[in-house]
Amino acid sequence: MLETAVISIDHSSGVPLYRQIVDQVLLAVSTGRLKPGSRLQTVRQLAIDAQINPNTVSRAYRELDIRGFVRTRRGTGTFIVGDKGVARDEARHREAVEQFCNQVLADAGRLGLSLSELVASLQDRLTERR
Amino acid sequence: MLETAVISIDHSSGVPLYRQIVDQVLLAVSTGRLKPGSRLQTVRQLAIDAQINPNTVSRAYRELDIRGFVRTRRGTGTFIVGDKGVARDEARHREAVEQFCNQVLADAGRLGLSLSELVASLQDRLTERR
Amino acid sequence: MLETAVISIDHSSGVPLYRQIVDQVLLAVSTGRLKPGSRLQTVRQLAIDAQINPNTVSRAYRELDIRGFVRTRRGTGTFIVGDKGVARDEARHREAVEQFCNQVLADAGRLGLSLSELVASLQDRLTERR
Amino acid sequence: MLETAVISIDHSSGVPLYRQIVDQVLLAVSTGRLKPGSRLQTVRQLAIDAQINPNTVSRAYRELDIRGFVRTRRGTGTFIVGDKGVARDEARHREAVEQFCNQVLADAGRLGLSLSELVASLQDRLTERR
DNA sequence: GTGGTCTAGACCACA
DNA sequence: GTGGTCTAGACCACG
Repeated sequence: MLETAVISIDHSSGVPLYRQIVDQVLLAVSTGRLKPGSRLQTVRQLAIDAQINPNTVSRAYRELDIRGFVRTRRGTGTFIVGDKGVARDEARHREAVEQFCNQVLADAGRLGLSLSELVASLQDRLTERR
Repeated sequence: MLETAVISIDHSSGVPLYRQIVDQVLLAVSTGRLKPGSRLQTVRQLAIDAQINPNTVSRAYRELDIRGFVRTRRGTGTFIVGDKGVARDEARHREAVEQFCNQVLADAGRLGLSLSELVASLQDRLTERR
Repeated sequence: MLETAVISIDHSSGVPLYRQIVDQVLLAVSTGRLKPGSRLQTVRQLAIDAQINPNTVSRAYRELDIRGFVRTRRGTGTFIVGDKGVARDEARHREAVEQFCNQVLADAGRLGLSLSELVASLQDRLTERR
Repeated sequence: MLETAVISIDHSSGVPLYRQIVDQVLLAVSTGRLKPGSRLQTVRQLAIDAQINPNTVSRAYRELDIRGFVRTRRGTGTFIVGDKGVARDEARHREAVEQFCNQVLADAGRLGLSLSELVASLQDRLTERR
């Protein structure tokens, strides 16, 4: 599998920071990358890593807590909850992949790439990054 | 080449609408899809097509104007400017493709896809869309 | 030196409000009245002072941001950027004064004033304002 | 008296073109520069001189006609009307000069000029232009 | 017909 | 508290 940090913030994308955090945690849960019981980065640590204000991280975690995906225990940390989203895992994931692929194809089209050119470029990038 | 409209808006991505327009115009310029002198859609038409408020389109065009990529003539329309980025076309495009590929790989990683799985999914989507 | 507020809006001049703001900020920068790092009035405060809509102020600040003269930080404020125009300060200022004088002479000509009449009138105004 | 063209358009000032024309004609009338019976430039000629669309000139002349300052005779030209504004000439002119001086003092203040510096600069410009 | 300016006001994101 | 985004709609300027 392709390796990436669990949460990485893109400051220039225009997507609200807290939303990037929420989305990426949900994604990591749905793909099994974060399993029930897993501990999230602390608010402060993520704030430092991502160069953002701790309040923003905190708000994202709170939203995840309210929606029931994580549970925050004061003095201990924030943990993935077990019972949520396990059943709909498969469907969700498939849907996420579909949507992602649509987006990729649209963007590639704008860049003037055919599918084979896209694949070639991706392989190049992958080689470079190693 | 993969076919897409020059500008298409995703209302659910979290990326500001005006920013999507700006980015896509810049992309179209860098790939030569919009050439110097090309006329952009009128403010009102794009607003209708994209289901957004004309002010929002206007704001995007204004930013492009300030940044020097287009020139707006009242009563006439908005046009791609000639001298910007023409020389660096090739380099720009390569850079845009690289950045795009990095983004795709990162996102695919978060979705738990290997490169071959990604490619398979993309082909599926392409077939579906036909 | 003659005293004036950094930004003052003339509602009856026909010059777009946001443009008056942009021009006056640029002027204040070029004359060193606003120095790198200086904070502009908040959007809301200037809107109140100038009796205009906050959106209009915001639009002016955004243009200055795009053009690179200020940097806006959400939740913090809008600040003059350091690297722009610092070196060419002297030349810029001289140029601004020249252009301004040309304008004054042209307008005075249309008003049928000779230079000495103009100077006399200016002195009168200055006395009145005290 | 300082010499200037009767009507000169500033494309970069942001002031509506038709308004610049109207204002300058009114000014020329109030200062006696355009006397009753004087013929204005033709629509086409002014359009060419000022690099603007004839429609715009036409609209300005029409406004002046409606307000009673000029009379347009098809096939002949546009002429200053006699009876208007003769009486209020003096008061109007004084008011215009006052407002102009206030504007000049405010702008000079922003440029960091004292009155004597301003006068010196104006004299410099005048010498240059000769 | 084209785009431009401004307002009013709702709601969001970040420090 | 700061600024940002978007909408709705009125009215203007220019070709």
